[in-house]
Amino acid sequence: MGRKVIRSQSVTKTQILEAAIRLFGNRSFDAVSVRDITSEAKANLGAVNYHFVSKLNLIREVLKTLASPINEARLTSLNTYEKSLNGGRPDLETLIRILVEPFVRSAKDRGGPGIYYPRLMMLARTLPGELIGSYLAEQHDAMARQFVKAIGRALPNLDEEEIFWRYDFTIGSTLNIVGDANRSHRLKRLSGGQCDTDDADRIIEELVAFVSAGMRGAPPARRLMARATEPKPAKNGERRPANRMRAKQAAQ
Amino acid sequence: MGRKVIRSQSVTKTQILEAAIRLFGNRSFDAVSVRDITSEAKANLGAVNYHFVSKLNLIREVLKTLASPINEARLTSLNTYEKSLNGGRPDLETLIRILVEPFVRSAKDRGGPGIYYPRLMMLARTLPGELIGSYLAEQHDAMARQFVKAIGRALPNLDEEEIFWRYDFTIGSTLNIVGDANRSHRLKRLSGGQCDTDDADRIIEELVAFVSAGMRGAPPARRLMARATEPKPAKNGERRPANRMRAKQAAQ
DNA sequence: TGGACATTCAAACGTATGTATTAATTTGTC
DNA sequence: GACAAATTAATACATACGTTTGAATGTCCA
Repeated sequence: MGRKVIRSQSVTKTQILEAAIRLFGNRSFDAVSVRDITSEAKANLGAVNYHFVSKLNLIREVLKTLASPINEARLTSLNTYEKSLNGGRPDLETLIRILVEPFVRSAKDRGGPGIYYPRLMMLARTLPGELIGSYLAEQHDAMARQFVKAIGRALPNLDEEEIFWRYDFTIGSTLNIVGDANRSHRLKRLSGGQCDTDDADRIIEELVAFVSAGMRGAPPARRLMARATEPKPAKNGERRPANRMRAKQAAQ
Repeated sequence: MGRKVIRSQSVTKTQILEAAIRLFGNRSFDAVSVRDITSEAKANLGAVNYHFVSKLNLIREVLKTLASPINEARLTSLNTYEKSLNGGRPDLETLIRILVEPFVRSAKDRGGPGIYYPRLMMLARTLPGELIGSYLAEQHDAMARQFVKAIGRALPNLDEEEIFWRYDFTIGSTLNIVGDANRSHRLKRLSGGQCDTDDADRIIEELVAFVSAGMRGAPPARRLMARATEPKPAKNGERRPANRMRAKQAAQ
């Protein structure tokens, strides 16, 4: 045991971190007080400020702790897959699965802290200010861009902008279903129990099928000319695009 | 002036409501105090409790105020479209557009209060407790089920459960893009400015294209047998409930 | 005008919050 | 065991919060 000079993190510190994840995840950042946390962690009030300087900083630490392993899992998985291709064209479904699976799995891993991640991520996205910090944004952006590039290789007929849009839709779908599935179970209720939102495998399969098909869809017909000339649709004049060229699947 | 007996709502009351929408929308529920609101509304502290009983109740009122017109717009638009079909099969793209457009439009309507709706809806979804209240849930559920039914008529090969999943993905994509597009502009930054998230028409077109294609995709190959026999890949022996159908009340 | 009601207002209450302070205690190293 | 550093503990502080109160003011109709 080489923990002579280099001390492993204080027990209290990790207990506080875990308690914070649990409590923040079940309520929200504002709804949980430092006292709640130290009480849950069986630590003294003041331990938070001692180990984490401030509550805000603790929040950042919590987010970092949860986000890192998922993004790393995604990236290593993507890298090994791409290496295995030897320059061949990647399979879209596989890419989507790699993107989606670590997140859904960890969110459904009972006992693990990952179950709190979707909710906390949504909170962090929604809350004001630069709470999430540039660190997380950069880390996520790097991963996102790598996936966009890979998807672009799987769908060479789509330009990059299109893929960025659809990547965002993918994240939205995933975040929404997983964030719901761990808490309010809106979809389960809405569907009268038809959709089993506790089944992680099922969620993944549904996501992969939907997103892959969406990604392969024909891009929208651009009406740049039209929009350039028309001054702006007055009031409610919702103008509908002529429905040209629908879903001629680009069958890669 | 017919406002003899039936008084229009107090000016203060509507000013408070509007100020609350503005402030909540820019920060969050917890981050905005009653004092902030009354100060912004140029009203006396105490006016909130007088007109709205409590802050929580004001929040509920805010959500109701924002949600109702959008859901109504969706429903009336859907109804007139379906009537115009005379029993014919509806067009999927049109349905998706009807579902998505009122939301995106109102969220991009500068000057209107709708620009605060996506953020507040996400907040309400994320925050703990039954903040949103059963009223909103029921209202939304009714609308959602009507769309699911209509989409089912457009895609007769998909069973209802599948459509429920994909409806949820649709809402997730929409919420995510619109919630982002009004604030943090993650996608615009991520894409290096390629995606113009201020262009409401563009957002709608991209959404319609992606979601329609996703909806039309083949449902995932169910591997029920496989999953039933394999015990579970070790690690955490989380047992999954056998997929017994608990169609308590069929959505009707 | 008068009186009844609705609304506004200033002030206060009680509580909960994050953090700072200071002392006590534990821990690691010689 | 002694000394210094790290950690824990108890308490205090200042502030911000939602709500309540009771009086003052405004509004409406007989």
